[in-house]
Amino acid sequence: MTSHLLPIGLRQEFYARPTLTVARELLGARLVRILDGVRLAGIITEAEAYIGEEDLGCHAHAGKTKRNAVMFAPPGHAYVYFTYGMHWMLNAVTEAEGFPAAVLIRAIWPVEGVEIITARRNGRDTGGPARLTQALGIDGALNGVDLCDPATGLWIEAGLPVPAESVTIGPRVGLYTVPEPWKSKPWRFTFRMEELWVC
DNA sequence: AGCACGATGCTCT
DNA sequence: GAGCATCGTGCTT
Repeated sequence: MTSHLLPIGLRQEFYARPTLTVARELLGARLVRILDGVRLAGIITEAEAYIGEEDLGCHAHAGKTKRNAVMFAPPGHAYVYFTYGMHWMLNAVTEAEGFPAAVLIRAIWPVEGVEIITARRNGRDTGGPARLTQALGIDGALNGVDLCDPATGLWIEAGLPVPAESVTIGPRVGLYTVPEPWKSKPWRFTFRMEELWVC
């Protein structure tokens, strides 16, 4: 297969929209990672929106810092940060440049390079924001890369259509000390691959 | 199947 | 020095 026939990664315009829209539409999309020259991919099954300095659950709530600077970058860039002393988290930056917002990719269903992914995970699940980055070899070296440039080895492609009735919407995970109303904003989107297949 | 807890290091006050 | 947008283990029901 020649390269011009390969699926094209989602363009910057996809990300340059309201974060809730992007988060919802990333469900079913295909997260692609070229690792050691091998293509690995998974369908995104869970995503959360973090929206601006007003959102007290968002890293940008106290303004721009060294860590969150990429959230202020143009849409379509990867914000990858380190937490809990051992975990990397992958976000896709959204909205206009200068407005800090992003979608946290929280789970994937492996569809390409499944054997490699399974081996990298030691046979364990790939659902979970730190699990998928470990599965796909995503770490701080990818912070700030352009998801619309295939040369980075990390991008998102169009994938499966996920009907509205399959989507579950609820509060974001892990915001234990974040005050209301931000703690309970229904900005988490999920669906189950198993349910999609039954139809 | 669910809950408690320890691991482990970076970021910002 | 406190607090993490978490995970895996081990123990209890």
